[in-house]
Amino acid sequence: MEDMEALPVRFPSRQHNHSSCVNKLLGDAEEECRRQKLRFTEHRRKVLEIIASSHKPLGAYDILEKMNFSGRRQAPVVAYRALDFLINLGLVHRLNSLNAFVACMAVGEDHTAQFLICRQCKNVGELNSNRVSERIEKDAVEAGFQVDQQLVEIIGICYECAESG
Amino acid sequence: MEDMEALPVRFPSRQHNHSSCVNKLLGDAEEECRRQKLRFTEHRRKVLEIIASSHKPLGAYDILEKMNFSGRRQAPVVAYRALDFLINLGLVHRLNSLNAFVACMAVGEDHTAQFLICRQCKNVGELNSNRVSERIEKDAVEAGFQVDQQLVEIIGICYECAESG
DNA sequence: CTTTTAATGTAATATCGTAACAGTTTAACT
DNA sequence: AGTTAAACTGTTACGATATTACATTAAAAG
Repeated sequence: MEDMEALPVRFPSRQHNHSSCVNKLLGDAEEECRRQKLRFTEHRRKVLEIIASSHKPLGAYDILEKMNFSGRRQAPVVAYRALDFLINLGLVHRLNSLNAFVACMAVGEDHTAQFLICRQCKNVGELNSNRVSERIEKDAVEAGFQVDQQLVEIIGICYECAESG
Repeated sequence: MEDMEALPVRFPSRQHNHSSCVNKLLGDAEEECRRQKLRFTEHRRKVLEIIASSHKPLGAYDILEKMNFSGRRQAPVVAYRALDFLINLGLVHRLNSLNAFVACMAVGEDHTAQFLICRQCKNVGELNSNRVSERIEKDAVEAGFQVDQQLVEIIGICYECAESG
């Protein structure tokens, strides 16, 4: 018998307004940093803002380019340091198949991120299916493997692109 | 009720003898190339042999170093061209989280490769669970996403490393 | 107010991957 | 066999991604 609970999928629709979710994410970040006594510095805020403002994955050097707020060109390591911080906090995810980064769409919710990557519009969604993560966990354990981390990236065509041909 | 069919997991044990599986893979490659009327050239054979001789993933430049059979240092593109060919044939897989390559352990069998990557011994196994791939497919489709390709990499500790502390 | 920890600035370099194009080999077809 | 088309190779150059190392500054803890 099939488990029919709704899947917690997050795929950005085309007319989706970013600014509100950017603000939410910045708020979440501030709160989380306060809670964990971590510093939410200018670089970190800026990088999170840049990533959150795009539902398309951004490369580290794309981010770097958008960081020229003082006219100065930053060194790559500046972006990578901020990214590491945000990833550890669970606010940003890395897409290994693209060498790129996206904002988390389910901050605070306990989830193993599974990514839906549309190869046409390049938007990325999160399919956070417990059924998938539990299936992976169980089968890995059954094979004698102790799982620390699951990396799941699904390449294909999103609903809106399929509709519009 | 749980489906209890045996999982087709392939994890190389420590005392596993490579040479026989290297030979098998080279044979499979030859046969497959004959069948598809493709050329199994020296570079391609050499790269496959190098990858198959290691159950630890190898980077493109590691492979390149081992290709110096004529004393000449090959250009990177030589390795990448052979790798592309072997990947298209399904004889080699790419691990996106490591920028590295491993030999396929289930040549010819229809499978969506899921990788078990031991972060201690660095060995890589294939967990080719249809239950996992079908679960991913179903849940993605339910979320309105049309799947072309699944990339699943599972990081953790293998059975042998867990045993030996 | 000083000690210690965390973050930043900066330069250099390592690692990974591709583009472009000329030359050569192989397969296919008269 | 000789010709043509396709595939493969050699070579150079370059682009893209990521890290190391170390000196300096800012913030938090005592």
